[in-house]
Amino acid sequence: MAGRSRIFDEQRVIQLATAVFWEKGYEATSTDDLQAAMGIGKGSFYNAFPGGKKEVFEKALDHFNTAAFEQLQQQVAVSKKPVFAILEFFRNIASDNRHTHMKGCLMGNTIAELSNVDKGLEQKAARRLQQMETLFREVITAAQLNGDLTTKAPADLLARHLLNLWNGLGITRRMYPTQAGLASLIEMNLAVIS
Amino acid sequence: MAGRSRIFDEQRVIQLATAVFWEKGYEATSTDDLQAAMGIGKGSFYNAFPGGKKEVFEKALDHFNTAAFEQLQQQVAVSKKPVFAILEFFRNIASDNRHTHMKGCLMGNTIAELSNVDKGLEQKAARRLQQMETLFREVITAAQLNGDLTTKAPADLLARHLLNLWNGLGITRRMYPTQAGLASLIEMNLAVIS
DNA sequence: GCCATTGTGTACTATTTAGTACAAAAATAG
DNA sequence: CTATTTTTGTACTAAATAGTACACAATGGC
Repeated sequence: MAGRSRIFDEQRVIQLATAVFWEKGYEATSTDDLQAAMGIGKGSFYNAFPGGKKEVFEKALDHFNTAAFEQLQQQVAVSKKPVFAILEFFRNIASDNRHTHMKGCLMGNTIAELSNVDKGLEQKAARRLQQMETLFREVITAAQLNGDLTTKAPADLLARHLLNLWNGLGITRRMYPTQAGLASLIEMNLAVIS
Repeated sequence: MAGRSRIFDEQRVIQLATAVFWEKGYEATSTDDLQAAMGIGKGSFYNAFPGGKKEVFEKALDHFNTAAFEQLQQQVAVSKKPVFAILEFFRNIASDNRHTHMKGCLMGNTIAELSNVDKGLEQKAARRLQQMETLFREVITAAQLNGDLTTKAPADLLARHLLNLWNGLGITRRMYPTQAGLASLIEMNLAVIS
């Protein structure tokens, strides 16, 4: 296993690429944009990612994670009342800064842009959102059993509702990228889960 | 005012172009795609639309209208209880066919794809959605006054909720493009308006 | 009918972008 | 140390795409 070793860390440059994709979308991002953001040249780029832009984007979708969502998973794992962690997760969206609002959700953006252009990429994004929905469903189910939630509506439906709230906010927050424009909207939608 | 007359109808070819943009998005659509769909050559294309793809897209956004939304406006105008027309509008979404689901909302798609790429186009799309929100708000306000709606929540907030429901469905319906996956979700969200 | 004017098709140019080729650089196993 | 392997930078090629130039076609006013 001789040979020169990589000058860059793959996970790190994927994250740098992710930032560009999240900001500009898939089609508007060129391979040159990626190489510049990653800080590597064509040689390294195609050597490490023979599939070019598409392969980098697939890895970006696969490894994508935000601090907010990691904190949610963390809280769900340790909290006595994990549903409240979900409510907090949504409430916190309203106080994100303008720049964060304007990027929306990378997975939602991908579905919006590519659903009739690249089925594979769309489905990868959809699966990530479904993982989120599954987390919601499991937590809601448990909360209904232990009495933290009193609503009788099926957990599937409530989870689907939170997914749809998330998807909607990915667009609505860009139309109204302020705390005032979003907080009461989020509160009203969380009231459905009660 | 002499000179050869147009071989095509401008409104008609804009509609043909709109179908391509709605299906593939802005960046993935080439000027050749547009010319092919519109059935005109480069000469006519750049003569009629000197701004190229961007000008065509602007006109597509400006003139965009779906049968469903036109019917909503029509019903709102003539109905004794216009709020119910809005509820119907949302309920009908669930029974759209798969192909319709998979296109989502052209305005939402545009915001998702272009919010950090072309501010002008994003804002044009946002304004169209705000027109829809305004319609919701006006109808809800009237319904609260005449007693068709009993909820005390502010009309602004309820309208914002419907906008956000619409924005969410633009993504969620592509993850679950079936009647079963959407009907109860929509019903649950309409129950907030009651 | 004639001519000024506008529209159309085609050939062409320019530019951007993706991707390849390959020689030099660097690293490690032995 | 050195032979081998892998990475890297750069120069290059190929292809897609946007846009222009312009000759010719069609139209309507006079």
